Amino acid sequence: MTDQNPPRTRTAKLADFMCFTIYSTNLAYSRVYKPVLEALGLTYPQYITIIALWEEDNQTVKSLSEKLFLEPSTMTPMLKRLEAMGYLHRTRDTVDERNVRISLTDSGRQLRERGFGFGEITMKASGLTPEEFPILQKAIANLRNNLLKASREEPQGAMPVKGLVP
Amino acid sequence: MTDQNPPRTRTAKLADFMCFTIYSTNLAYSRVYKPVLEALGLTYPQYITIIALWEEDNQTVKSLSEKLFLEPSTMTPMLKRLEAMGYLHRTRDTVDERNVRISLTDSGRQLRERGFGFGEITMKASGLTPEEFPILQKAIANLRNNLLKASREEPQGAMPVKGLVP
DNA sequence: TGATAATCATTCGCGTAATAATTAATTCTG
DNA sequence: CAGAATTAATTATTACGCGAATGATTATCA
Repeated sequence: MTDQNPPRTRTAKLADFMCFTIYSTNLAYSRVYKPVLEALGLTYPQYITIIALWEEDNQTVKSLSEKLFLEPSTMTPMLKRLEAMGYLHRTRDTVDERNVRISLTDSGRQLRERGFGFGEITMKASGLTPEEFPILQKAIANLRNNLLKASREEPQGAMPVKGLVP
Repeated sequence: MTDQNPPRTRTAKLADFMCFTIYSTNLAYSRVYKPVLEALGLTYPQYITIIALWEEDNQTVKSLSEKLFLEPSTMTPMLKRLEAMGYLHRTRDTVDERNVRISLTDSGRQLRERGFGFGEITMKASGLTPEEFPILQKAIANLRNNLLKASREEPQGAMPVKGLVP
């Protein structure tokens, strides 16, 4: 048929993909946080789990998984490790025994005084001013919420026109 | 323990952490991309590896790992899987036999016509206008580069004053 | 030249992170 | 009130992602 043969070497470049920008920024954060987390003996998901429990203690696995955007099957092994470290308790809810309630131990609460506040480091490492920091954060959070909404609305998504190059 | 209901818990909230905003946005992207990647039979890191090879074929493992911000120890198993799928070749460099060169097969190049251009989906799912999209992307890339520089400059970083809350 | 240093890729161990399947408890419905 | 449907957590499996250690090759210099 029509000999297309598009000579446009318009290959989408890696740097143009927003997903890759987010992905690589996430990797960058994990490297910045690593030395501090290592000193605490925590991994990053463990760290945010503790923070979520400071905000609200005695949550269910389900509730935690929704706030952290993680699957319950991802949470369970992690929570067991945190329990083994002595930072939290896992107990069945007496009212509804399907639920497992997660509550911090004294040791878990004390983590707060042991160098958890490294907002200073992050701020400095980001190279952003205190003014632009929250603006950027809001914009990214907005992007995230749009993506989540889209992923829920079109689980199978209308198939894209093939051959399209962004 | 006394009843909860803390009126003035000045705990740093999860939503205030930029690292968590990035982390959760990354998870959101993986959910948006999942149906398409699933149809291609690729994972996300495999996907960006293919894209990087379109941009420049016949790269070394080292070169790829630097562009993708991944360690060689992460690349090797992934590249082996892509080779097993028939999308690329791994061959020792004849000049410098320390290097392994990665080159796409015809099958790997053909992936480009099989729905790889879903910039349309991403754009729509992001809920951003074509004007603000590149602005936000540049800002995040800038943040990433600052973080990477910081992580290289202070591998052990001066210990923060303990007790500081961001 | 011959020992030593540096570079590159690989392997291994640990901890996520996802889906699918399983088990247990609760709620809905006829 | 019994069986079905629903919900919550766990288990199993696959694939990252990193640091440390290993092995092979190349570069450097005494």
